Amino acid sequence: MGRARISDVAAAAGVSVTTVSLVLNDAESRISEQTRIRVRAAAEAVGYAPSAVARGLRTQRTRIVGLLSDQIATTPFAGRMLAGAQDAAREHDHLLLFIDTGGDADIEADALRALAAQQVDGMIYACMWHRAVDVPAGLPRGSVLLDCYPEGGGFRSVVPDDRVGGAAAVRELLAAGHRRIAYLDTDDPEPIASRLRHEGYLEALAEAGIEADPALHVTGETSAQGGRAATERLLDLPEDQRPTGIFCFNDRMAIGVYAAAHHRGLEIPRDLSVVGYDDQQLVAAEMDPPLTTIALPHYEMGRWAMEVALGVRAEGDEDASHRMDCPVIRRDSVGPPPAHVAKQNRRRASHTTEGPRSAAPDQVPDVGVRHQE
Amino acid sequence: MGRARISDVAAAAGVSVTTVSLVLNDAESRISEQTRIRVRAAAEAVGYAPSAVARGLRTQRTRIVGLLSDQIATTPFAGRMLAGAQDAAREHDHLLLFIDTGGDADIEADALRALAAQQVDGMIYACMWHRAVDVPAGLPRGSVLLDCYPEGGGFRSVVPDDRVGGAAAVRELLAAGHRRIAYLDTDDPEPIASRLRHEGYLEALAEAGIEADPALHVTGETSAQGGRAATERLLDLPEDQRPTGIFCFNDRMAIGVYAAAHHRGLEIPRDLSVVGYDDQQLVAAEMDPPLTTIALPHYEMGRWAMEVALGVRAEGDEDASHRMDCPVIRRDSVGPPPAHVAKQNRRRASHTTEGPRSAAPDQVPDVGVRHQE
DNA sequence: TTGAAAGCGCTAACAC
DNA sequence: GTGTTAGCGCTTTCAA
Repeated sequence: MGRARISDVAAAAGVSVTTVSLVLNDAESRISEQTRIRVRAAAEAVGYAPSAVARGLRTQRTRIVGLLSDQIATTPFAGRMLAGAQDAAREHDHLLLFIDTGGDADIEADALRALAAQQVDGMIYACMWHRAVDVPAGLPRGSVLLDCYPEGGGFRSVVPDDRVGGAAAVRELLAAGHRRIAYLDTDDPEPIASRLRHEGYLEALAEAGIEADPALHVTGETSAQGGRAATERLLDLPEDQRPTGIFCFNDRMAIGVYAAAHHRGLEIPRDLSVVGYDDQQLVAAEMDPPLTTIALPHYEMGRWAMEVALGVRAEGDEDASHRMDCPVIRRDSVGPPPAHVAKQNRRRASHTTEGPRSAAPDQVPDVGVRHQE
Repeated sequence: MGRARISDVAAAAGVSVTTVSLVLNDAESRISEQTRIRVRAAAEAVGYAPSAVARGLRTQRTRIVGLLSDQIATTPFAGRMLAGAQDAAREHDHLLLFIDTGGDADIEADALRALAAQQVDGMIYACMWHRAVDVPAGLPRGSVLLDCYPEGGGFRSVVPDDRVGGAAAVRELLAAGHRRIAYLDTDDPEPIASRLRHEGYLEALAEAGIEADPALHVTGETSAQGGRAATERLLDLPEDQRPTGIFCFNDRMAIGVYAAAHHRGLEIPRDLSVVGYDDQQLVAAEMDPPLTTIALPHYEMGRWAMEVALGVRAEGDEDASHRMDCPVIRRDSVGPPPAHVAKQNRRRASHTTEGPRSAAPDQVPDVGVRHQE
């Protein structure tokens, strides 16, 4: 039957296309109610749906925003960013044109051209993980960066507040009474997140009046294996220098901490407390015991980026990164330090002896068996 | 400065817009080489990029395909589908309009309308996991279904070949010498995948002349906990009925198998072999030992769907689902059954002291430490 | 309160 | 070989 055009509706309603347009766009109220009803009925009858293409050409606004990503699509976190951006777009009647460039500069340039050709109303440049980027030439001004920030400034951007997140992780351990807290860091020099979380770690320690022990800052490959190896080194330390709590760069490394601990017959959190980072779905909650960790606000960052791109969220400062909270997800991998350690530390720690673990208001119901013993 | 239009290029080159259009679209070769060069230079000079909107209106082809998904974006597998679809689209100069409906029927209907209004050249309807769907009214004919198939037929679709995948998993165990093989199934009745993998399991056993023991088909919640609980039941079986190999509905449940095994002091794969399903990224490879599993061909399915939607892959039959191979990912969780079991099925004996690993041709270099002990 | 008509930027049939 | 021109389907100014 072919698409119905506005002229078909006009003919069916016995009015002009102007009237149809006015009615259907709810513009000016100058059209009589009677006519409006007739027009709407006609539109319904002929199954009319306005062509976004024609409208886009006429108005020079497409109600489409482009989302460019460097292999965002292949990480388990990407989905949440996309979902956040997508939801915000939908709420404001916009569509999302998604292009993953796989990090290839040529593809990226082509994608930028294609998006410009589509006359998108806005553009989001997203990264897989928090980092500084050299914004590609051709990224229209007014674009917003997601999970990365522009090396030279000039664009609005949103990133997780890794420093505060790192501090929160460490405070979680401090609150449980730990004094000797290690930071199990990635050995990859690139992630800005690594540096920021470390800053947070130092900050939280300082706040608690604890001097950071360089021996407790260890690094390893960003994987379970890497986490395990680094943990071995930590556990090889003389007993009085050994950490009672470990803050890990991410959940994968925390998996390695669990492994190393079990290997030595240590139980979590009885003998060792651990806090991860990322709240990796289908992983952190399934560990045994479920891992206390810091969540990356991917969904919220996606929303933020879209809202700013759409202009529905005022964000005056073009040059500052918006830092977004990383919430603590309390599960069961943090408890008080072992009693003998607490004593040995001359009871400087002021933890309660009351509960087996720190206050965990939003703790998930726990059947007590998880994937490790 | 505003966008350059085709007339600007024409003026700059001193030719008509027709000529510009012809040259830039590489249409007919009737334009002289000299003119072509002049036009291209002019286009370059004024920074001309044709408006896809205007072109779309004129040609009634947008070179955009819509991808509608039910919360595809929030699973760790979704990214690979998206990446496959996206890559195929890019290779054929198409863009991808992505909408995640979160499974909400109203949003879905709106999305369908929006995509139609955009005059997309094709549409893909994607699911998070392999299932049968009631295709929403309004899904244009010619659309293709991804990771699901239409309840009533009428659309092309691509799904993983879970039956063959299940059989492959079991054959992996059979090849290592196992005879008593359990299927650790999900207790969720919906997934068609569960049924198909079970069929594959039965098929592989039959092929090997083994009669399936109903006691070895156990179910549990689709999680590490569920896998662990179900495994306990399996290990509680009298020794001569106990499985030496377990095929799991998915990797998460396999995590539970590891946990239950360790709880009883069993070592994988020395005392128990296990095969998972999904090849969940950042999980399967990080287990200790790394998990042998069956991969879901998400990327390939995404590509296939896009290629069919674009018509670059002929797929005559509108009513048959295309089943796509699920490759075996060999890692280290499969070995021969314990010697005493192989020799004699009813012998209470201590484990072999050596515990040789199975031949694992493409085994990853293994430092021997993973996240469990 | 309604309608006529001028484009938005492009492609392509047709004319030269 | 190259140019003129008529739309694609819509919004919106201006006139009635």
